[in-house]
Amino acid sequence: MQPVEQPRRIVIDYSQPNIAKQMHVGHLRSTVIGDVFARVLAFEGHEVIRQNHIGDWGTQFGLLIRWYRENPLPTPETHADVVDAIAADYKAANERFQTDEQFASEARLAVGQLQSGEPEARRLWEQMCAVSWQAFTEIYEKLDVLLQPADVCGESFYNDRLAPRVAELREKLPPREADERSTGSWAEVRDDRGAVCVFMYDEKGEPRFKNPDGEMLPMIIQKSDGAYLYATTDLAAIHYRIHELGAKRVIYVTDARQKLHFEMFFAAARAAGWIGDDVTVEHVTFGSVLGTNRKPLKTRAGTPVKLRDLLDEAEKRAFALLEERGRGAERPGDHGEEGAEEAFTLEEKREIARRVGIAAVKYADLRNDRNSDYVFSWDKMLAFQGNTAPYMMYAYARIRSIYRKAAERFGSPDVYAAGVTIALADPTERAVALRLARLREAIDQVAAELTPHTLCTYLYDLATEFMRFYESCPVLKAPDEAARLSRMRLCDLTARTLKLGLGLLGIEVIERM
RNA sequence: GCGCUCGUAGCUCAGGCGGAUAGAGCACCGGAUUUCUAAUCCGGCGGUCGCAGGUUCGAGUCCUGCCGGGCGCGCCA
Repeated sequence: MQPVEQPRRIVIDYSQPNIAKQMHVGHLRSTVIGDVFARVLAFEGHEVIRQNHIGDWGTQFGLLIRWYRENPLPTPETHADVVDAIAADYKAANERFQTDEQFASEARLAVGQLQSGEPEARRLWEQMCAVSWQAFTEIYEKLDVLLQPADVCGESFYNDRLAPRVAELREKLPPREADERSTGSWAEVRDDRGAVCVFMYDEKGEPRFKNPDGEMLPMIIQKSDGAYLYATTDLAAIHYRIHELGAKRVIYVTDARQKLHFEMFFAAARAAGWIGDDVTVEHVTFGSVLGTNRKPLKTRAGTPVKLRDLLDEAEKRAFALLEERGRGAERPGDHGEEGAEEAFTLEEKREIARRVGIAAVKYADLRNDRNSDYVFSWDKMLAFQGNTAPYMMYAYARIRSIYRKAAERFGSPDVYAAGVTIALADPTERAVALRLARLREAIDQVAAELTPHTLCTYLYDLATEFMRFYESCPVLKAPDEAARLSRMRLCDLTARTLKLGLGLLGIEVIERM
């Protein structure tokens, strides 16, 4: 496939876990969806820069640093789940913060020490980051996403870029007199109730954002105590990405609840002239993962579901399904002289379960319009019918099975002859061929509209149409050699399309299942 | 209150920048296996596309209003 004619440098901000906190299903969506964009846009020939904007900065670290000055920092040797241990310590530290005035003031002091680079504070912070990052890495590897340590560019990175940006905004967006307020939408920076605020107006000169009382809602970029907020960090980040990384397209993958925040800081950045005419910025939103009770997914205890536990269970359930089916396949009647394939070894079964389980979770997250909430259901995502990962992986595995048998029977190392003319005699053959021809269209749509589910739909349609073809047109026992070669070619193209398409969704196919 | 988002078959969802009889999966009923993996396939059942107006030759799709659900709205992220 040809790369796009005009490659752009594209920054994709996704995943964004928080140091000292567990990754949960909320991070799953951002990670899985953002990864698709990274793969699809890179495939189309763009220069993709992944940015993992991790939460590694802020007042909560003051608490933890103060705490670990007199308590041991959890390590992998002492705790099975280090992140859990730190989170528990945070809770304890927070309780003490509420009751112990001296502890509280020392915690506040520690925030400043961290920012100014005091060695001890810095060391404790780095250790917390290191163990948290290790936990994230394990999940990324399990999930098979592209994110690497080098993609991390968290909140702390922007620490010394915050003050300059606030100063720049003050300079570029000075308060206006009443008679200067006529032309177009505009913004101004001024202090309000002790905080530094950006006030934004629309084309009619009306406040662009309002609070519940109908009053103007500014965006606070520096608190009355002088501290900065996430709005400030996001402003610094967008400036960095456009002006230092040279991004022409910036894509943020976060949940839909942050939409107002994004509208505000995009508007402010635009007013300041930071987003040029040749640059597009997009906030890619997504809905929540719900439990069967239609409320955001939680454990029975009411805590968020840990991503690690969720992925472990996916593998476990996939393995159980494989075992279930494995018993059926070992029926005495299933022997067969040449056709029957060997049973799976335990190791193979584990590998299949791993891939199917993870694929099922990822695919379930991608298959629906990303803006809608979806109900998390093991039964549905692991089902072999319908728009699921196992169904499509099975379609692929069936084709590969044909390939192996063909190689066996016809003794050719390459049974897919490239130059073969494809004859579309049967309606099912025609349907498959027509669908194959629309691959580029499907990929382009994801690149343009950032909708992974449209690629899912395409692949599901292809798999469905292939299954029909498979049922009604014998390949190895085709009426003549020309038909056989034609059908082999159709199989090959379908397999390669499924592998490519699923690969762009971050899903690995398997040869047998 | 304002804003965003959603409302399509009993359930879960596609389709939505206008185009012909609105499509899948599940569930339910009935079929297909001496033949390439039945983890599959085929058939049947099932929808006034939330409601009401409007634009149009033509509206599930665009506009307005209303109803219902979810989310958000100054010093958290």
